[in-house]
Amino acid sequence: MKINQVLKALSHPIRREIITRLRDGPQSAGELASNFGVSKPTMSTHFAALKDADLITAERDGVTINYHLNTTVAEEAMSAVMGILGAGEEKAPAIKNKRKKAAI
Amino acid sequence: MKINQVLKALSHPIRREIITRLRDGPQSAGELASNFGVSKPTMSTHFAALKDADLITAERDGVTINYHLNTTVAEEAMSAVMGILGAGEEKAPAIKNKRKKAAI
DNA sequence: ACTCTAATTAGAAAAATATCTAATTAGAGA
DNA sequence: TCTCTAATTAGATATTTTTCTAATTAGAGT
Repeated sequence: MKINQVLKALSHPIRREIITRLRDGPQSAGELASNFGVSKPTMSTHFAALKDADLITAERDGVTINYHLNTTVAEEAMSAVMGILGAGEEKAPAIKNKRKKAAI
Repeated sequence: MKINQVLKALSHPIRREIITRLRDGPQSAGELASNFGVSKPTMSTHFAALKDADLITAERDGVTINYHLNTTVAEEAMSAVMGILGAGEEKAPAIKNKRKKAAI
């Protein structure tokens, strides 16, 4: 899984909403685009970023292109984020002799 | 929780590793910096991004500054990411009459 | 073959990000 | 107070990202 591309993809609110919408099933580029106040070419670059991260796949049906969420990669991404942020893990036992002082 | 700042913070590999390291307990700016091949000022900007996202807190002890992981925000961030990517959720029942075609 | 629609690619501009060196701040200790 | 150390802020530059309009591609239908 391309953790770098995946987390870059997740760093933009429009791309996050695209993912959320695709959880309910595939949608065309045009349908997706209609929800956001940006141009279609801008949406295309967001789709490209999500494809680059393998978070979505594209499938052409005649003249329209339908995007699908790649649930496998979505789940891998969740695991990876838990691995980074620490899935309910415990701090190592404290080592003494470190004076604590005021916050900044 | 500042989802935008949090996910921006997670989008850089150095910042991700800072978080991972702080899971084992607080560390000073200098200790953290020694693990990466970038300058100290660059590390300061990464610390600032993490502080802005409330993922870490700073505490001064004399001349050194110790950074702590904010586990509360880290856990909120995990929940948020699961909410976006879909924590084991199911697709809505399929609607028919959508022809499927070749991938692109 | 023409034309219409859906979407992308091309090219450009503005904004944000990442990085560096130099300068500054802040505390500790002689 | 001077000086040393740890770290940040200032200022500059290069790169990347986001966004736009205009042009192109691709398929469907007439």
